[in-house]
Amino acid sequence: MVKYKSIAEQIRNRIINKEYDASKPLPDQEKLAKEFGTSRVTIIKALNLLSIEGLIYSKQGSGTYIRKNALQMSKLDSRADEYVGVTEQIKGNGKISSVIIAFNVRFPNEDECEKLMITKSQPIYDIVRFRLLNEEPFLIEHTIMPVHVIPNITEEILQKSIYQYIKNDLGLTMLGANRRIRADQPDELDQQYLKCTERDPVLEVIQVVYLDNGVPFEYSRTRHRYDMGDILVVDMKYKN
Amino acid sequence: MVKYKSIAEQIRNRIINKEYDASKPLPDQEKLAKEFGTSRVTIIKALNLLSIEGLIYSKQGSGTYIRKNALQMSKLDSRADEYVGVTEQIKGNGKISSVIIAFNVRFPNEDECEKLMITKSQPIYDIVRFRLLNEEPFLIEHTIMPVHVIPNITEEILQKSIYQYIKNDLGLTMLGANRRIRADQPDELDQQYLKCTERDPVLEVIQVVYLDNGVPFEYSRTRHRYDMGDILVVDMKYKN
DNA sequence: GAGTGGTCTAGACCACTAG
DNA sequence: TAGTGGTCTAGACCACTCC
Repeated sequence: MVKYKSIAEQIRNRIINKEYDASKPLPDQEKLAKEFGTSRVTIIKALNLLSIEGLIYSKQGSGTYIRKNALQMSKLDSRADEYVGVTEQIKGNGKISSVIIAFNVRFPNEDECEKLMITKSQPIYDIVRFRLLNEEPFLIEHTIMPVHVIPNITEEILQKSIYQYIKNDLGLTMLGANRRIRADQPDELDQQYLKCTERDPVLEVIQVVYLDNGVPFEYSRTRHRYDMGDILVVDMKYKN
Repeated sequence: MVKYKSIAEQIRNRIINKEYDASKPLPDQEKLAKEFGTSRVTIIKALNLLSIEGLIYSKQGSGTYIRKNALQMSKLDSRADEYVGVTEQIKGNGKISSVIIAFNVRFPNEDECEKLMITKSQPIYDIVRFRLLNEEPFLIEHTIMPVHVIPNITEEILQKSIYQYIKNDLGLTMLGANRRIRADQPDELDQQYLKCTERDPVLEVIQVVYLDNGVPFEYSRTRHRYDMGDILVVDMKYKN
């Protein structure tokens, strides 16, 4: 663990445990540097992390302050696996299970080539999964992934989590994603699996997900029941 | 303009103008530091900015590379005013006009106090606007804002942009927002103004927007016609 | 092993806030 | 004017990649 991350973690814990008076600024950077036996630059990097998380904010010439709803915000992280930051209660209780509707390999069309930055001759997986949350219909997910980027996908992996396979078995890490969110009328597949009527909207998320080396590995379209959780987006600027 | 931002800008321009060979890494940090007559740390800060923008990525021990779809990505910014990153074509052509449906001042309820971090005795604006894009029904926006944070709002301001007033006239800057996105069935107001039928879903965004001093100033609920643009979310990790 | 990015230091000066 | 965060330097060592 690098130093600045470890320091950030310690300060984060102090804030969460209310060891700092939230009505006053944190100790200044100089003092923190002395306390942690490090240089000011390292403290700045640590504070930066917390500032990105939305836990604190700095005001030049004044000090570094704890954001009032720091605790609320610190929960709002969204990983791609559960990118739908399904509301907290769901996150806590929920068990997700998957039914594989389709699992094929084929060549990509032009749009897919462009989105995944591959050529027409590079095969892709074409996966459709129906997912349930606590046995209730939750979403339908259409996913394509280049075979050469994410090799050896099996049905067993699809039953669980593709992301865990990518992370734990392939040792790859994700950089992030580009998402496009919209509402739509339900199509036949939606009505069949999500058990919704013609009047029940679906929430659609189309995303391209990238590895940390900049290679896109997933292009997917996910359709949610409108009453099963919403999407949380935290969008904070950062300082450098 | 600080040095590292200026350097980032220059490198960004070179990338966009294809002055660097995208198939090879950028010059290493040492070389860039020498070229720009600065230290390596400053170059790192500049590259960091570009990395956050998604234009480049670094691989330890290897080099700094241009992301292949760099140009695409660099367009995907989302300001809060137009937080609905209405798809590009709309962004380009669109003219937004507003009709004020309601504009009142009242005391907040408990939920509103909590979201805006104010007390029950601090009055708020309560605004409902119907907004059109190129004369077509686009969205309905319910907004509340604390009067003491954003004083002197007038109907004239509401006709244009609240955000421009906040930025230009009040001299305040936004830090960001917390958004919650979902699909919903249309209610009566939606059907009346957005001209949608019972089967046309709406896309709802509930957001709390913050100033850069950490004070929330807006709590709003916006309901969109489902066929008028979607929401773009770029969610990239950054280093440090 | 050579080259490159990641982290860290100690110290300096500047920009801004607030009393 | 004193105190605080923001930027910057020059140099060091480490971690990792790739040959």
